Amino acid sequence: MRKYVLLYGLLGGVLIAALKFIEYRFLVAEHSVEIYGGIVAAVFAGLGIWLGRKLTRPIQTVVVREVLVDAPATFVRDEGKLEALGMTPRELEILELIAAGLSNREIANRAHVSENTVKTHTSRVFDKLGVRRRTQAVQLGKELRLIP
Amino acid sequence: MRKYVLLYGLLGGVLIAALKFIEYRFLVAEHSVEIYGGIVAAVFAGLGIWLGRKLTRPIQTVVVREVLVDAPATFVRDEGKLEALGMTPRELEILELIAAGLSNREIANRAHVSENTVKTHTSRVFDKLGVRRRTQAVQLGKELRLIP
DNA sequence: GCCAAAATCACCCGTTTGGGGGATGGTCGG
DNA sequence: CCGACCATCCCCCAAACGGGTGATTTTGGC
Repeated sequence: MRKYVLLYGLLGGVLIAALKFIEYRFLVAEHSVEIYGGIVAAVFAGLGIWLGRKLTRPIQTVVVREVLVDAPATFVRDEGKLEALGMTPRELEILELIAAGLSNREIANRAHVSENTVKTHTSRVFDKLGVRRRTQAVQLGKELRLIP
Repeated sequence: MRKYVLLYGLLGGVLIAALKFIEYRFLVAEHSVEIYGGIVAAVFAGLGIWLGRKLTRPIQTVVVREVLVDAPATFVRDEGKLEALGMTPRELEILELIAAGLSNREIANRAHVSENTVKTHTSRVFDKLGVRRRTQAVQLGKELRLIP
């Protein structure tokens, strides 16, 4: 900021000096004051424009362009629906294993329970989800955000 | 910043008024040209500054903001994998219906073919996917982006 | 027009799944 | 302590599913 002001003054001085020491005498003859004033006016108007642009920081309009970015597929279980359906932890666990494509036998092995137990759980899950097949259960479970 | 410009103009006006209305004509008599030039310079500089501000078109800064958006469910089928697996259109269709939780009978009705045909298709799908159960087929199908 | 791939259908047989029922033990809150 | 809830297990039976094999018809490309 300060340097612009100094520059401004300097240029003004130079201009005045130039006017004084060069063609001053010829021009001054007839319309000296008008011409002098005109030149000064023009030069300082230009300077002012320049200064005005320099001194004022540009008016900045911030245009926010929103770019849609795929969310990192963050799975959050809908505990509310779980509650509403009365789904127990064990049942949810079995539903997940069903969704993983395991058979009742495989689920039994993995969960360290008997196949009959798994069948009981799956039956309850189907009841609570209101479905009749495991593929339906998986589909609905994902829709309801019970399982990823 | 704007208030400085206004102050500037105001002071200029006050100065001119002071020069005009008080008895400084004596001084003016001697250094008339310089003072006239100075006044003109000041006024036009002010004008220039004002003009400069007006002329400066607002700069638009584009701020790109990334907004996380729930996955827009943009499903694009992996045709490459379909090709690689030798999956036929009909088989893919049946896989989709399986994923929808339909039984073979329901699929048969919807696709207007016999249940046996559906079974044949599902068998082939299972072969090509290397799975043995429909839940596995659904799971793998989604993983491989064959179905939504 | 022929060939290959795809789609269609059928039958048999074994496995898996799903729908009933019933039973026992554990935990927790009123 | 009792009842509600959960988890566990059992049996039976029917339906659905999956594997194997074979066959016919459609369809698309050369």
